[in-house]
Formats: sequence, structure tokens, C-alpha cells
Amino acid sequence: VSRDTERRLGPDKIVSSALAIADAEGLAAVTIRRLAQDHGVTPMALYRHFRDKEQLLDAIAERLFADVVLPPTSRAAWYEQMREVLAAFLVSLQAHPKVAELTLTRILASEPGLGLAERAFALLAAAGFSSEQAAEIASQSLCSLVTLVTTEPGATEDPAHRDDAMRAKRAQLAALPPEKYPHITGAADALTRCADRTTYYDLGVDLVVAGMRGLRPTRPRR
Amino acid sequence: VSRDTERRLGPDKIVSSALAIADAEGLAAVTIRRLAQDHGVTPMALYRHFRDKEQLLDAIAERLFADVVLPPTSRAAWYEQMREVLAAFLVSLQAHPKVAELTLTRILASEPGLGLAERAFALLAAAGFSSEQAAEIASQSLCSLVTLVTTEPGATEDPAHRDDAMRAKRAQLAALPPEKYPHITGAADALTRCADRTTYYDLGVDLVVAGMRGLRPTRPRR
DNA sequence: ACCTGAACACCGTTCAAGT
DNA sequence: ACCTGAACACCGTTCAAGT
Repeated sequence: VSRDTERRLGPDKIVSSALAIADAEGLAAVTIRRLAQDHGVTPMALYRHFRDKEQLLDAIAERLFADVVLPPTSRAAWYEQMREVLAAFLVSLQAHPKVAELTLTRILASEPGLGLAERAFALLAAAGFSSEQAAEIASQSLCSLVTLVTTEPGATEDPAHRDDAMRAKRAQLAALPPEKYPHITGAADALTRCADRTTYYDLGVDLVVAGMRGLRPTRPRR
Repeated sequence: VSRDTERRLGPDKIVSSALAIADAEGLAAVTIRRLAQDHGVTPMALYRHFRDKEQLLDAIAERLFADVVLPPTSRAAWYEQMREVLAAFLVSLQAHPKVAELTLTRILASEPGLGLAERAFALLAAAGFSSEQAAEIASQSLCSLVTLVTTEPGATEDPAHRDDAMRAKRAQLAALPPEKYPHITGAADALTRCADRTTYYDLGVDLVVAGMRGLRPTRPRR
């Protein structure tokens, strides 16, 4: 029986190979026909498991959310717990940088995504935000993490030419007229992130959490 | 002569019709072949103005940045000026919500985008951030505005069925098990944003600016 | 019940010709 | 110099058959 379920097609296996293809060659390489070929089956066989390609992409995004291992609730301050929740989401996104963009519009579209959102909402509600504000702040903050990964310099290129691409981009920025772009030319290194990836992500999370804390004293609008 | 330049094809005109198509039918409807047909020309004629489709998308994103009318420099506090800069970018994004996503990875890829970024960098540098921090904080903040527009409930659907789609989504969230998702079910209205769009965007900008202000006392890492 | 084959209406892009 | 036509190698998806 287990051998039978092993060789059965199944949505989970399709999503797994879609992730593998996307990680290696980018989201554009994820194709109904390509997936069918990799599984030795006709393209139409996939339509038994997904109504259309949109639903396949939904399932891929859901997998990213499902991979998030949420930290246990603790007695730490709400913003410390929030930092851990955000860090957990970040780990899952960083595992599939080329796929991360799919989650941007699908947080509330699957059970694992809802679980993550609910957790963030709860922490903000505990911090004293109204439910409307908590909902929007949590959504926006989760999206900020997604863009952090999505726009990380070099995250989208394949590792073979990544260093070359980053060097070229940095040179291009450094070559801009410094009288017109004094800050950009001065920060060309930081913008192409030859610096530490950890520093990049730490600052990103810090900024998001700082926004929440800074907004907290605000009373609900009348 | 002017009649001649009027009927000439030109990249600007192609970008304009691409924007019109995207606004009406979504980015997926923007196609080399479709653009060629609308201009009564063969698909290959477009390759005289753009090396490939990627470069066409670059040009569309550049147009959004070019449409930003930056506020004049003033003697207001840096965070007040920042708020105005962010608001100006937001206006341009809101004019083409279905196209906004293109800007996410292209801020530093065109002259108008560089101008916007330089302006934000300058304000953060004036606030006392190191150039590395200013660069990253500005980038992340501009991206936050993009996702604000990109993920605005109903922004991506056409206005005809927008209300229906939002109602359906809200009902779906409200119907979740409240013992598992107490905050989501309680904030279903806010999450599908039947509330005021202005409130939504104001809070979004507030959150971003609060993050900057909250992070400011931080000394550069050693 | 589950999969297939052929076909339809599209894509972006190359290449060799035309004028 | 500028545009065209035909072709190539793909897409997602429908529909009628097969077993």
C-alpha cells in the first residue's frame, strides 16, 4: 500500500517538484507541461489535481507557509515574540527566494498562512492595537519580509553568475555622477549588499518591529 | 514634422499603450503581439525599440517613477519631508495598481527611480543614519509602499466585479472557526478593506515612518 | 475512474528577405 | 534604415476518446 501511495502522483509531489524547478531555474520554468514531463505523464493528468495553473501557484505558496515553524508562545514582551515570529517566516522564505513573491498576495488564502497571520494579529492585539490596526499592521509587516527576500540583491540570479552580476551592478551605481547622486554612489556597496546577509535581514526585521513599537502609543482614530 | 513624429512609433507611445492595456486588463494582457496589433504593425517592429520583453517591462516601471512629482525641499523635520516623498510615490503607484509590482525590483534601474531613492537616502542621512543603513531603510520603505498598493484588497480585480469579490472574500474569512482564528474573524472587515482607502494608506505610511523614527537612536554597529 | 491525443489559441523570439 | 513573413519552440487549456 505504501509503495502504491509512493508512486501515486498527488498534489504534494507536484508541488515539491515545482519548488525544485523554481529554486533551480526560476518561477518562469515552472510549467504544466514541464511538470508533466518530469513525472512521465501527459500535461492533462495534472488537471486532476489542480483546476488551473493559478491553483498550482496557490499550492506552492501554501507550502511555504506550511514550512514555517512558529515559535512557542512565551512570556516575553510582545515585540520580542513578534521578532521571533517574523524570523520564523523569514527562514521559510529564504529557503526559496525565487518563490517568495507568490506569498505576497496569498497570506489569507490557506490554512497555514492564516495561522501565521492570526499569530501576528494576536501579538499586536495584546500590544493594545485595535483589531483593524492589528490586521493591517500585521499584513503589511509580513509583506515587508517578503520583499526583503524578493529584492535581496542577487537572490533572483543563479549562484553561478551571482557574484559577477552583483559586481556589475555595484560598478554601475558607483559610476553615476556623484554630484547628482551623492548618497547612492556613496552607498553602492550597501545597495548591492556585498555586506553580510545577516546584517541586511536583521536591520529589515528591526525596522518592521520599530514601526510597530513606534505606532503603539497612537490611540484609535475617531 | 510634428505630424510625422506623432505617427512615429517610438518607445514612449508603446509604453503608454502598454500601461493602458495593463490598467484595463492586467499585466498578463501586455504582450508584444498585442501591442503590435494595437499599433497596426508587425510584432517584430517592436524589437527596434526594446531588446526584449524584459526591457519593455523596465520601461513601464521607469514611467511610473518618472510620473512621481517630488515635493520641493523644505525646512520641515526630516520625517515630515519623508512622509511627503513617500506620499508622492504612492500617488504614482495608485494610478496603476496592476503595474505597481514592476517597480519592486527596479528602483535603482532608471534615472527617475534613482532620483526618488537618492531623495529618500538624503533625508535618512540627514536624520543621522549611516549611509549603509540609510540605503537599506530607504529601499525597504519604498518597497513597503509598493506592496501596500499591490496587496490592497480588490486592487487587482477589475472594478466590475470588485465589490462582489471583496464581499465573497470577507464572508470566507468571517466563516472561519472563531476559536482557531479569533482575531482574523473579528477583523474580517478590516482585512478586506471595506473601510476607507485613505485610512488604509495613511496607516501604511505611518507605520513606515514610525519604523524610521524608532530606529534612529540606534548607533551604527561595530 | 483515470489518463491520453489531438487540437486550439495563444506566447516570445530568430532569421532571412524585402524595399 | 526600417519593416515584414514565415517559422521555431514553446505556453495553458478544451474536448472527445480511450481503457
